[in-house]
Amino acid sequence: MSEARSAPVYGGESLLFLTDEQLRQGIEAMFFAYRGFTADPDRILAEMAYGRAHHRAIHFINRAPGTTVNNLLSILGVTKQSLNRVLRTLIADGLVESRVGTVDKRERHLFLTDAGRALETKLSDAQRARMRAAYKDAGPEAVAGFKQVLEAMMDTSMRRAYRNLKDGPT
Amino acid sequence: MSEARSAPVYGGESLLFLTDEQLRQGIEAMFFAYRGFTADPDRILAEMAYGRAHHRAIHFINRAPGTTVNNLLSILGVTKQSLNRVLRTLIADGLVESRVGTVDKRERHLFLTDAGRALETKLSDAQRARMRAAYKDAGPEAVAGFKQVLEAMMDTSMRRAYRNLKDGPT
DNA sequence: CTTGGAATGTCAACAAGACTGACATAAACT
DNA sequence: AGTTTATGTCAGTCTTGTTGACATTCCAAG
Repeated sequence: MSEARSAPVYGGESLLFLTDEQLRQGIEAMFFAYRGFTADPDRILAEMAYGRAHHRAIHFINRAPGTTVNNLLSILGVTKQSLNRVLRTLIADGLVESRVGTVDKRERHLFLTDAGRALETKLSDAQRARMRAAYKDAGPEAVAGFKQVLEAMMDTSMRRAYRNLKDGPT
Repeated sequence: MSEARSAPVYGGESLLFLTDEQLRQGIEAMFFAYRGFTADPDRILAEMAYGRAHHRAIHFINRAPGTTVNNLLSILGVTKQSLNRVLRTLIADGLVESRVGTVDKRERHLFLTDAGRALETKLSDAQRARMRAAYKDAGPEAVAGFKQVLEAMMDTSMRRAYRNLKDGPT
């Protein structure tokens, strides 16, 4: 389990970056950074009785307009009942529109209204501002490494979802 | 707000990595990766009627044995009522010990019991295993960039807490 | 064509864990 | 002596996750 706990072995390159100490630093960095990552949108959402779940739904509906509830479900990784509650309030508040599918009437296709898009922009502007500052601070090479490690950390199914969003479905 | 949305300006180096598209990828990467990051401990915790909140408390008590409630509070960023509920169950279950301070008797110093340490090891072994795989996959330079960006993403107060844990309080 | 199962989505009820507010106690500081 | 600090507790609310039950629609096997 903890082969890296003992003295690291030197081969072609140093394995010092795999020590438990280095791993623990990464774990704590993820914890603290995620707090910062969500802080700005959270502040905006709190003013309007919404939560992080609403933000996530809005984000991914904006990314893939017309997506179905089921599709969104697999991306967000929550139960359909949980998502449904969030969607219900967003629809009631006129931020999201739900259209019955034309080919399969069981499906609902989701779209942001103008108001929904406005909120999305407000939230993602705040989140991007922090991200941009962090990117700028760290530089392009660090950013490349950042994404590489994050991608390696994902579950396989999530990595697929991530790449689909990134490159578009093949 | 979105100066990077228009065509990037080339100076000494490319600013392509600051486009909104690149930022959005980073945002989504954080989202999906954090899910993976917590997935393994979450599975273990679910078996024993504990949650992520218990994990966080156990982690930081292990990192800084003898820490006070107030100290833990500022690291975790939750209210004392919320933390107290978690600590109460951990103490009742014999995973955490709370000792009245010797110099300042108002303070409670928190320690893991043997059972607490055992659970901590189990949880962090699971989390480290995934982290190690990701590190190995991405390589040492990517890991350096990963940490750099995460650190830049933190709130100032959290960055201080993170560095204190990393290097020890100066 | 009908019927039964699968897929999709909705409603209701409950639990965890966050929050605020109010209050109690003990110890330390001024 | 009076104020501040550290901690704990009770009560109530909110978000967001869960499971269970159910309605609608589609599709395919009989």
